[in-house]
Amino acid sequence: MEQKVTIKDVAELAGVSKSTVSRYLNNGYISVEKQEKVRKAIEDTGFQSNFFAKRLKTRESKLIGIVLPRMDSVTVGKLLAGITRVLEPEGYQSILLVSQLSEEKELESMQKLQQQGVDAILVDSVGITAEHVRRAQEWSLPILYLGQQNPDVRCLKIDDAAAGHRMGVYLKQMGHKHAVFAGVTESDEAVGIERKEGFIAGFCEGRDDARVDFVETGFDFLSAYNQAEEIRKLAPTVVVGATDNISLGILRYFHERSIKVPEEISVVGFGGYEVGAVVYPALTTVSFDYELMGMKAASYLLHLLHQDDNETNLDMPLTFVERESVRNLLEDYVQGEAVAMPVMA
Amino acid sequence: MEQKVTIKDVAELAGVSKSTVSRYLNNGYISVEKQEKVRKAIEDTGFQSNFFAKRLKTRESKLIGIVLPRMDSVTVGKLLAGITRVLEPEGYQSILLVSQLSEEKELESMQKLQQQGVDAILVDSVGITAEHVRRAQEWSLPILYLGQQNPDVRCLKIDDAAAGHRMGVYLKQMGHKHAVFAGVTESDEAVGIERKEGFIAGFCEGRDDARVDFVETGFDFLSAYNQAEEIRKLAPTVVVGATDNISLGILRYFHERSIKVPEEISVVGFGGYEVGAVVYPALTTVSFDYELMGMKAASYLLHLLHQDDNETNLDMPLTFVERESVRNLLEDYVQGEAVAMPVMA
DNA sequence: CTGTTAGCGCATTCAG
DNA sequence: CTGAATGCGCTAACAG
Repeated sequence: MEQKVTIKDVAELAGVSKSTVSRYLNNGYISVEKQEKVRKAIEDTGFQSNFFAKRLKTRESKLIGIVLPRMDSVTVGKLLAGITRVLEPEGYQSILLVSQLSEEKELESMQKLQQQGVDAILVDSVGITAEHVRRAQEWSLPILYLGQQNPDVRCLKIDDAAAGHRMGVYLKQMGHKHAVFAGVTESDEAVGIERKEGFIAGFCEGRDDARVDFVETGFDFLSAYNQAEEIRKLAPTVVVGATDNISLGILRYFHERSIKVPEEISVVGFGGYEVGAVVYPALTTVSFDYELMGMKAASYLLHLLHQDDNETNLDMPLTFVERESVRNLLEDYVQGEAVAMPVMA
Repeated sequence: MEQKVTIKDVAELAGVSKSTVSRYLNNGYISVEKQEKVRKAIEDTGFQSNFFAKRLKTRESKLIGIVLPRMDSVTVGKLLAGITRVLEPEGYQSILLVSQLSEEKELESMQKLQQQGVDAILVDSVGITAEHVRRAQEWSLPILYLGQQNPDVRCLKIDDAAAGHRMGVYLKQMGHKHAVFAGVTESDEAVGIERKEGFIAGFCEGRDDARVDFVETGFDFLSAYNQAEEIRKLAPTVVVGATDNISLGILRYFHERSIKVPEEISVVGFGGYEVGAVVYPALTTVSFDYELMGMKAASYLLHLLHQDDNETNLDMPLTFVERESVRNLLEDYVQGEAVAMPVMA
């Protein structure tokens, strides 16, 4: 509705041709005098170039499409923060679509974005299907997947197996022999399978007396809380939540039953959310840097856009965060109840 | 790069004119036979209409610009979820920009979006300045502000004063007389001033023996945690965190010092984050439904877009969530230490 | 109901 | 260095 002043108006006011104005706008050659005239005309008219007309010509939108599984999670927030942080300075903006954890909606969203003329697509995928692969090839625009792994498409992912392994080894070193892995559906390859398998490998390797039971929960506190009873019945020395949220729900359950953590049972998680540090006992966890992941993803996309597909460093570092929720079974003493160690820093 | 097949190609293949194809695409009149021909031609060519060309004509982008103060917060996630939930079914998509809590960047972002041709702008503002007002008037596109209040622009906001008041009254009823309000900078009008003033009003009204001290913190756990020492020195019977995060940080501090909540001191917050239910004691709080807020904001915007500026119901309901972190000073008994009441539901 | 004719606003040849 | 001319792909009158 607004957009009345066009390049033509500016040209007339400045007493030059439209092309001259266009050149002024696009770093073309233009004499100093006219340069000034045009500058002033633009200022006077309050001219703003029409986005669509420009894009129609240049075939470049400076728009990156992002498909997210859900919005209401800290993880996703961090990720977006990272992405934005590198995209924005480059003049790119993001269009956001939410797949609601559905593969179908995910594909649909990608379709929409592609149709919309975005320059590239970033998908925090819930699962890479054959169709995903097909599209990635068919469409000529760069597509980058996060969260899941697949050899046939470009992807960037936390090493869930390594994270699980690391935790497994740690708990083994702390003398634990019987763990319950409170995990999510196996349809989530990364979290549901790799993380778990990695854990089992780390926890069991090199010994025969280790045991890992599995209990399935959802991704949220509540569903974990509701499964806690079943977990407790298995009487492990440690509960491994596939995500920090799961562990938090379990911690709450134990608290309500006055079961002391870590004295009676240990609990660990994955994710490294800040809240893990404020609950008590503070949660020992493997921390992922989602913001960094977002930044790397965005950088990679930028590279692809500039044609240089040389692999940048795509390693996603993991940090082991040892806090208060694990008991060392190999030491004689039992940690004091209300641990007074500040862990907020 | 891709986009080779245009409406023209389809027209040729179907043996009709471009306009006919265009009509087919836009619900114009077209005979059944040609309809079928065109349908097939589109399918064969895999035609997709060019977004930019279309927008250039129609002057409608179906894009809503959203400016957010930050991304890494649960609040914002919920809000976005709500917005998306109503925008998406209507065929609108969102472009996201982050202001990083800076007024300047906020204005800048709005400018970019407007230039980009979005149909409307939604701003979760950090503070509405004169410049904001000016632009809202100058640009003809609908702009809706969230989070802050201003008589001269359209806005949608939680009633922070009411929320604060509600909490104040509750604590008064529980027999508390000395509170410390752990709040944020007053440059945040809504949270820094209204919420606090509302609280003070509710807490003090109708009596002379009430006292409220103020301690300033940031928005995050850690800065609250770091101020906790100072708060404790004031020796109140209850600490009122301006947000749940603040309260969580304080709760952690008390835990580390083995100060029993709520037996020795009570703690409350605002926001109603889920984590408030998993910590112990579970946090008593005034809950805001950010997702609902997002939905209302989006609906309102849609109304504006369709010209009917009749006020829809813009009340943002508050919910008082009474959990475990407040001691009733008027009753004789002291609540048991490890409360076994399930509060997760 | 359908084809023809015009632009939307801009970038980009191509001659000057 | 600059202006005139051309068309990106699509929609919207306009006459059939």
